[in-house]
Amino acid sequence: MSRPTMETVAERAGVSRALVSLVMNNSSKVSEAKRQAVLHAAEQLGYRPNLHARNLAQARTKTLGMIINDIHNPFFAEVVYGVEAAADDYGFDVLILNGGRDAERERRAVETHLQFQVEALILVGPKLDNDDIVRASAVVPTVVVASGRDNPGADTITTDDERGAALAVQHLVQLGHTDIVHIDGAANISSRARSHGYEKAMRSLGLEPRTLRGGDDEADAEAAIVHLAETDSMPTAIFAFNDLVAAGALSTLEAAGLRVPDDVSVVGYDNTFIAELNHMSLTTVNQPRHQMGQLAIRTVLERIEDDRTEPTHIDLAPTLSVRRSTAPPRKA
Amino acid sequence: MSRPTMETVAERAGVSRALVSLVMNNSSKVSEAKRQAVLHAAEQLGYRPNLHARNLAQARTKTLGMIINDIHNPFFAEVVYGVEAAADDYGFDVLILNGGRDAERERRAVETHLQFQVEALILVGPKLDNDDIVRASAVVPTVVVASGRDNPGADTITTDDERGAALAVQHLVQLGHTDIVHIDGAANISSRARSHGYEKAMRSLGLEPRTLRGGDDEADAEAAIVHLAETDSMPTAIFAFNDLVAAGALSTLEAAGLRVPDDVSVVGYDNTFIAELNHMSLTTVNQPRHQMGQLAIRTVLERIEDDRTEPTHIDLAPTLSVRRSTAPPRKA
DNA sequence: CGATTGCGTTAGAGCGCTCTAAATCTTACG
DNA sequence: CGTAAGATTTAGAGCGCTCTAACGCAATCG
Repeated sequence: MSRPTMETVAERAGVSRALVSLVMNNSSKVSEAKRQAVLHAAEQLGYRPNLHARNLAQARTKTLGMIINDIHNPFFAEVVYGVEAAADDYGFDVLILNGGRDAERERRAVETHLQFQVEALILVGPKLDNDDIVRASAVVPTVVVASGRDNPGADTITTDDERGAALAVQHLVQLGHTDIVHIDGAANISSRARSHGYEKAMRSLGLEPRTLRGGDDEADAEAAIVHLAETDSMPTAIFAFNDLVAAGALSTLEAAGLRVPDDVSVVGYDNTFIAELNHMSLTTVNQPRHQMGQLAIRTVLERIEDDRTEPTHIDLAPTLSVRRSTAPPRKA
Repeated sequence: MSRPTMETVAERAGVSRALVSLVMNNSSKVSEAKRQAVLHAAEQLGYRPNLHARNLAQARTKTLGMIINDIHNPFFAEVVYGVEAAADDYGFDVLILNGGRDAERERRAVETHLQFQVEALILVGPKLDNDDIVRASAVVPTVVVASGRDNPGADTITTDDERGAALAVQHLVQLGHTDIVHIDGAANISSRARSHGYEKAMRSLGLEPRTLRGGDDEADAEAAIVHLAETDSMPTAIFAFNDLVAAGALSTLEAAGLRVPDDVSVVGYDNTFIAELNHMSLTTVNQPRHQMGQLAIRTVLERIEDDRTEPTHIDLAPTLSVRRSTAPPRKA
């Protein structure tokens, strides 16, 4: 009834348990004859090694724990692919747990991972506060991906949000815009850096920044746009905190009878799935998410294998994906 | 250096290892004094039970393995939330592995899960063929979510695609449409049922079905729409295989100078994230994804706990989410 | 031809935990 | 005060695997 063990296979193949173990880990010092016998017996019995037993005996798991802020969000999915690809190269399994946009759930997920004896923790856009992160990284190497670099407790992989904002501004200015409004991310973690980058870039180009309070979804954009329309202070271009806010801007502008990009240009941030849709076709700031995932693994493995101890903070350069939501301003 | 074990905690608290075990499983037959002593010692040492050891000793893991077709796809995310919520209720952990839209990767993921001794497998939209699924379910209870019901080997949770298609047709007909074209899903798993439902519904309403070959992304829609435009046979309404195809239809129609819904109404399928975006605002067929996830867990637990043995096939009723991409046809 | 080498194989301890059966300690009662 | 019943606690085996040390055996060598 219950699953076959090494013992069972050994008996069947007429060898010792240890020999079966060697075969399973394809050791080179096993005669071809016995190897075949063992493999054959294993096959017949449908034998499958018990990872728990192995992990216990080896005192290591070759497993990494990843926690994703929100499995809904396609932004993170790309990071996951990067992580998986790199982990695969190094022969590690990656266990994924969903944070569900909730710090408490993330905390439980960390706990679960630790109990599973993962060798490192990869936190993608965590909601956790710095204390929690420091606590986790005291137990196991921990890297934070895409979540500001104010997490001194752990290694971090980020992109330079200030620079990303500057890219957006420069693009719009090159097209000829001078009246550019920013709808910010309110309390969101990267909001500060993006607003700051926007303001700095504007000033350095001799333009007056104008920042409105936004948020992280469509409704947040709506309020801001309605305000601009009502106060008759519509700019020729809008730089939104992220793609979803940009999408909200698109539909609200349209509802107000304004055309994008003819009347108003719109730039998003993150280059998510929605920016790519032809019907949206958003110009947006791109973060090298796949690469971020790969670097996360590499960073964490340096700690495991080469036992590095000084913290690493990698800050990558974003790029701009130009699409059809931006164009030169209508001539005055 | 290495992590504290039960032995360590026991020593520190001046009790036996067994007693620590009882406390950790909060058994009722432990005196309050000792319980406190143990908890305190554990706290101080930063003790964390080793799940591998526990699983090995208990010969069960209270862990379920889930494989998601593609972590990019927000359609599946909702199912994940349903699964997690239900699993949580029953005290099971859920390990997620990403299939990456690739049968081979899924096969490896199944293997990994089995080696982790998961007590059941939840396959969400698997690419695996029926043989693989049968093979897996011979080892461990397996449920397939959202992937046609031609998987006799395992339990399945699906929605009735034929009925969903009929809902779309009925809605359009009620609005007054009679010329309704379907862009199908080509080789996609649910394509057959949806097309069939469309055709049946059309005929039963005395209308002539017209099905074009599509696919599962924006580009696939484009070809079909261009064909309709070129042959001057543009209908007043289009029912697309899924939301992404509908999105492609939207942008291609627009590029052809046609307005949605004024000139052409568009209906999607799946009620994904993109259908909800204000700028798209797609009328679409909704599958109760959260509920599907919950039912998956319940189904699988019935096998584990109540050892049910006859296969279950649950087929849920879809609903229609009406948004702004559909309207009565322009009067002729 | 006995000693040495090296390859292939195996015995057996141990990983950290649970669980059963037995030991110990209390408390209650005649 | 002795003892049975009940409440706590513990010893020790065992979960399936890896790993070290040692073993048997054939080939090699002086």
